[in-house]
Amino acid sequence: MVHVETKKGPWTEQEDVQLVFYVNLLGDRRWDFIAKVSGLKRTGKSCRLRWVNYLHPDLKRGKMTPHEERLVLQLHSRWGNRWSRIARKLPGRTDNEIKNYWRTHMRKKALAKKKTISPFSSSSSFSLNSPAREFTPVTENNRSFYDTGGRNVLANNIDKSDFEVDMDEIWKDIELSEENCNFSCQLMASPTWDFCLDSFLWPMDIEGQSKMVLPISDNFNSLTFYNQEMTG
DNA sequence: AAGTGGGTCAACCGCAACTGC
DNA sequence: AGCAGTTGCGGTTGACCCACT
Repeated sequence: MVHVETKKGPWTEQEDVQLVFYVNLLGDRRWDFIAKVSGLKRTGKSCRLRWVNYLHPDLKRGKMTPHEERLVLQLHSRWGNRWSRIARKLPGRTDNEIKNYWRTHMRKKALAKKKTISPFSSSSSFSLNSPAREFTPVTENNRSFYDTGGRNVLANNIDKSDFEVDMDEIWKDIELSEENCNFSCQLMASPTWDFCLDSFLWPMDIEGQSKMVLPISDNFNSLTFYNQEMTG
């Protein structure tokens, strides 16, 4: 067993480019393989985290809208610290983001609110016995951006409790709010949104500051085997 | 100007669950 | 069925920034 020293700490722009390249090439599933093949001295785990929390093109960045805040508050009351589950209900938000947000903003608000009135009074639109309803925001691949595979693939399919909550009103709220904030959301897009596999170019040539050279890993030959394996 | 405290965010860790052999 | 490898999740930490004193 050859021990490869793994790098930790903040990701560099170069590493991000590398990761985006290999994820576009291999898909966002086989993280360990991506970590090895890319030549990044990162663990698969670290690669996945970086992709899910920062590089994924469907990520919405910027401040939470009031509707998202409300949704987090309500879902947290319902599910507790099930951040990934909550994240699946908020298009473009990650569990990490929501978790961080909760710690700072929402916990305060929740406590304040608790003092006045419970968010789940008898008139709440939530119901344990509401009819199941498909709600999960999906990408063009018909799966949440948040779902990069693994055990969650199965969990997403069978976890019917995800849909136990009748959230029509909340969802309408989100749709309304997103209509209103569409423009600003686009402006807040992730730095990798414009990365294009066709050109392998980053839109950063402004001021000539970034001639990104993608280092092709020594392990790149492994891709040959991988592609053969995938294409049969 | 320096110190301090709170907010924000990215990243790591440990554990549990899943998958494939 | 059992095991090893991989992936996902939730908790936690630490760096950075900014406002305030």
